[in-house]
Amino acid sequence: MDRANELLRGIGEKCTEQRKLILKALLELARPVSADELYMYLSGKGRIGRTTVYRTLELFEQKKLVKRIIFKDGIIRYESTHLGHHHHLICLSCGKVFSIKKCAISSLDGFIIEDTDFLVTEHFLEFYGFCEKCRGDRV
Amino acid sequence: MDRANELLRGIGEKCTEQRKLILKALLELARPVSADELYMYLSGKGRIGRTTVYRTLELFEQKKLVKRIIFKDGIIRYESTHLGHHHHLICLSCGKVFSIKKCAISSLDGFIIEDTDFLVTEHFLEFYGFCEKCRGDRV
DNA sequence: ATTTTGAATGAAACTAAATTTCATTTAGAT
DNA sequence: ATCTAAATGAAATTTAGTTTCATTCAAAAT
Repeated sequence: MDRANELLRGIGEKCTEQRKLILKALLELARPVSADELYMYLSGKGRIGRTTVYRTLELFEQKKLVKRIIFKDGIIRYESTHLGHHHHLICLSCGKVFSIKKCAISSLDGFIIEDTDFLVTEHFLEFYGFCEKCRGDRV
Repeated sequence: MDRANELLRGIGEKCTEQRKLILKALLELARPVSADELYMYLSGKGRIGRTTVYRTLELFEQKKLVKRIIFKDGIIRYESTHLGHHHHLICLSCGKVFSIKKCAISSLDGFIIEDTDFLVTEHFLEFYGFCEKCRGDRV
């Protein structure tokens, strides 16, 4: 993977086998994944330890390659920033995570400082409910 | 506290000393608190164990007396539902949590099902940034 | 191409939040 | 006042995440 090499050089960090694996997986998966989930996913694909996964995700977050997200279950997940700003729909039944690109909230960030003197630097919006498949008769 | 007695009877649950203490504390504190934080807070005020705090908050959540919230730090917090639907401003510097009552998002819940067939039952919106005191020169 | 060196890695130990177990206590019905 | 199922709490356990430290490796220097 040369793309990974490029990206890592770009942020002034060493290009190791493990970092390439993690970067590739995050782009492949294209959804929020926990360190442990990623570790399981990668265990077959190469030599990699749990610690490295945790540490690398932390590094990637600092370097803005990934975004840290926490849903109601309290587990820390990471998602590639290449997917752009978006919000999530999390199915309470099957757990599947959907993305919505349109964000009507960004304009709020600006209003808030006028109203409250609180300077918003980022916001998180998650919707919980039931996806098409799990909806059943629910209205 | 008779109010607590009433509330607990209302949900068909036993009115124990511990449950009353927790209920009272949640109303007093009027902000999202973790089980451990609550445990510390209550330790002086009466005989109560960690386990009971955890279990009672879980019960209260099921009975809709409290709402479970998770911020970026991954710690599970609970907040009295008597405070009504609102969103949070969390200061990245001092950690203080502010509430905003106005919610422009609720109308979105309805749009989403039309767009995506996903039935939204609840949403969470948190803003991170810097409060008036911690803002300094930041724009 | 080989050497060098500081950074990266991973196994294992550790920490902290949350959960489970089980003997004891208690609320509230009888 | 007695009885019983539910609630409690101390301690053990689980789980996600972090720290430690000896070993390995990327890439800079030679």
